[in-house]
Amino acid sequence: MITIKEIAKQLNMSTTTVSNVIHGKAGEVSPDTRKKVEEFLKKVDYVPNINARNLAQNESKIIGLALKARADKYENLIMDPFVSVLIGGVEETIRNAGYFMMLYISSDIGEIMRHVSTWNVDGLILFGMLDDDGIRVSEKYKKPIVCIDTYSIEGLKHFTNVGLDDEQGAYDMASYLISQGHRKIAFLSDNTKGVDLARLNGYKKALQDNKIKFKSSDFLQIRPRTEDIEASLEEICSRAKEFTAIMCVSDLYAVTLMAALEDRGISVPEDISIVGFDDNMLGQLHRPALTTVHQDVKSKGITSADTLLKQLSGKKTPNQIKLPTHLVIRNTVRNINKN
Amino acid sequence: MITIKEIAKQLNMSTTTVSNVIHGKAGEVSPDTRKKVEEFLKKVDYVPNINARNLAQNESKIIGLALKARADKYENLIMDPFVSVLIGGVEETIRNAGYFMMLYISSDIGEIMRHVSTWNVDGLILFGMLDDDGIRVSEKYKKPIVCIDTYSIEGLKHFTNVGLDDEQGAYDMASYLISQGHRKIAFLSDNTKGVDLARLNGYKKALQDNKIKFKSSDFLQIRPRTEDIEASLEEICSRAKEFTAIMCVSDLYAVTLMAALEDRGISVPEDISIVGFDDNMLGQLHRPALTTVHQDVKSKGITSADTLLKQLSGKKTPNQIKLPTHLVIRNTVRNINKN
DNA sequence: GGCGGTTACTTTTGCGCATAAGTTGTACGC
DNA sequence: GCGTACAACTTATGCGCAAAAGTAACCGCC
Repeated sequence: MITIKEIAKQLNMSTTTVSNVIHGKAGEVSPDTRKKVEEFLKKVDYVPNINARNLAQNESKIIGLALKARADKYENLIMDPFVSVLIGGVEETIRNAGYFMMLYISSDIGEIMRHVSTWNVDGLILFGMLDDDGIRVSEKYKKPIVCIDTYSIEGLKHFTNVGLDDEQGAYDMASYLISQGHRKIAFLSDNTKGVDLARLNGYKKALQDNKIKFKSSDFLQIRPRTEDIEASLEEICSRAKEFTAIMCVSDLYAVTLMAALEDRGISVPEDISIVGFDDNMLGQLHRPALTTVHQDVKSKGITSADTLLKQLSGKKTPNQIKLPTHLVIRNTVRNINKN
Repeated sequence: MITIKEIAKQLNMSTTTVSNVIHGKAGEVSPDTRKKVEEFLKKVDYVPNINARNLAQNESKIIGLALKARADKYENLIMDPFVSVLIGGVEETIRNAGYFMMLYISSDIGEIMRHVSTWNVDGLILFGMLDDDGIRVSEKYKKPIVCIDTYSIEGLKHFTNVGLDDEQGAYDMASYLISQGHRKIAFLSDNTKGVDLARLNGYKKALQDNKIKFKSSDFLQIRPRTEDIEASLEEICSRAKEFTAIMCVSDLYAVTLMAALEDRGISVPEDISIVGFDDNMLGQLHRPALTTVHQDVKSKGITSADTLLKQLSGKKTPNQIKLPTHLVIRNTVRNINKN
């Protein structure tokens, strides 16, 4: 690895001159010298030592992407196919802007923060953080942060959240189910916080607007831990006949549920209609193909990265960015109007 | 961010003493002093500035994970659910060893190498690289490299490849199909290089060992680009009746194919048997559940990282590490013996 | 013809850390 | 009571870079 010093020596000039050429400072170096240096740089294939540069400039050109991984297989965010698409969107965007991405996967927010401090990361994108975590992070960390799909941060100043209009998406889906004649619609999820809550609210609102009463028994809770999943699915399937449709909080759950139903001889959409949310490969490749709410995961990644980049260049960004969704009607919903 | 210098000043001692405590150099600092420093460090929540440390030590504690992303949706490696699992395995392992992971996703190997040089990355894990790329990389890069699923590197010295015993896995699967009475077995893939070639060879070997002749028309080529995929699938489905079984090079293709077959009224496994390779969520959640060859992707990630770590500590590692596979018999193969 | 301004440089400093080299003080052996 | 050994420090140096401060030459101008 050749250094500026060595180049300066070989070219018989000072390191500052070389450095100035590298940084394109016009007017501070004569065209002749510039050309000479540039050619030499190319010849020796010079690459700067980032550690030295960062040390001198007190910046890092690193953006941290922290994924909060949970302990268990089904709970583990990283399992979902869409995570890698999201990562890809972020990486591409920041790389094009001259930044690098450091990836942390951890369930320990404290550990993540230590890394962040050590590396003097310029900014952070947080994904999969639960409510309190995001807030705790903010207290220690004075640099730009963008959260993805974190609802709890409204009102906090130096945050921007990039998410979906989950409530609207769920509202649209529930309305669609109702338009197809469904009245007994369950909502399946594993919790009632954040994104899940927003989707639940959208669903409830659609019921209400159509004068359908929501009962707490309409909420089906799936327990995604490996040791619980089977019992949980059994329980849900045994209650399937109470409903004409189940609205799942994600495609992953929708497809998991459909497999469980099929294993018990319950046909989709003949016996029951199932819908998801996300529109990922799982639902696209399932037969019957899953009716779901589409979100563009890659642009979610890109938007998050763009937003962070904006903050890094000193611009203000809104507290909430809600990306649109749209319905994708495929084949897991039966029209029961003519019954 | 508090520095060693500042700590030393406040504690009224030299930076070297503080540094020695941080590095746990026993015998060079008295227990009293040590304790005093340690308490202070904890109190102020000291984190070292990695740029300064790396600059002083000429190392980076960074491991690069480079994914070669291809241009198109279906071709894009990052789409496959198992990629994020692999990333997770690598990240966890190196983090536990005190390293950090820098992720590059790029189709431009030159760009990746520039990053690698700039950051003075200690080691590299390459995934999804085609044959030549890996070799080109090696010429420029003198540090430890671990390739994942790259077959072309045999014989090259400072490489280790971590992969599967693909040939054996495919051999086992083809043998199983034959044991179920199948004689007209197609092999579906998008290329005949690297991993795909090894799997193809295993399949051919099993045919040969069972005195079944392989014809070149038994190789079904899927063209995964968005603009080709439909036509490609149509073509393959139209030839389905020529075979009793199709062995797909991946679960992704197997599930994609099954969806296409179903759309054309061809039932699996009644009309044709389909098997995959990888054992990911796609096949697990499909109904009928996919018979496939299992690979443990997470341990592939862990093994790759472990191997690199070994190299970093100066140990020799073998040129090839082949992880075992095993058959997972589910419901997409029909036993046609009693016909 | 001395002075401000500009161009094209060079010298110097310091970022935060690790470490080689140097400095005390003290215990111990003979 | 003198040399040696060692423990427990401190001082000084340099990693590669950016940038502030310094220098020297030249040009124009009243």
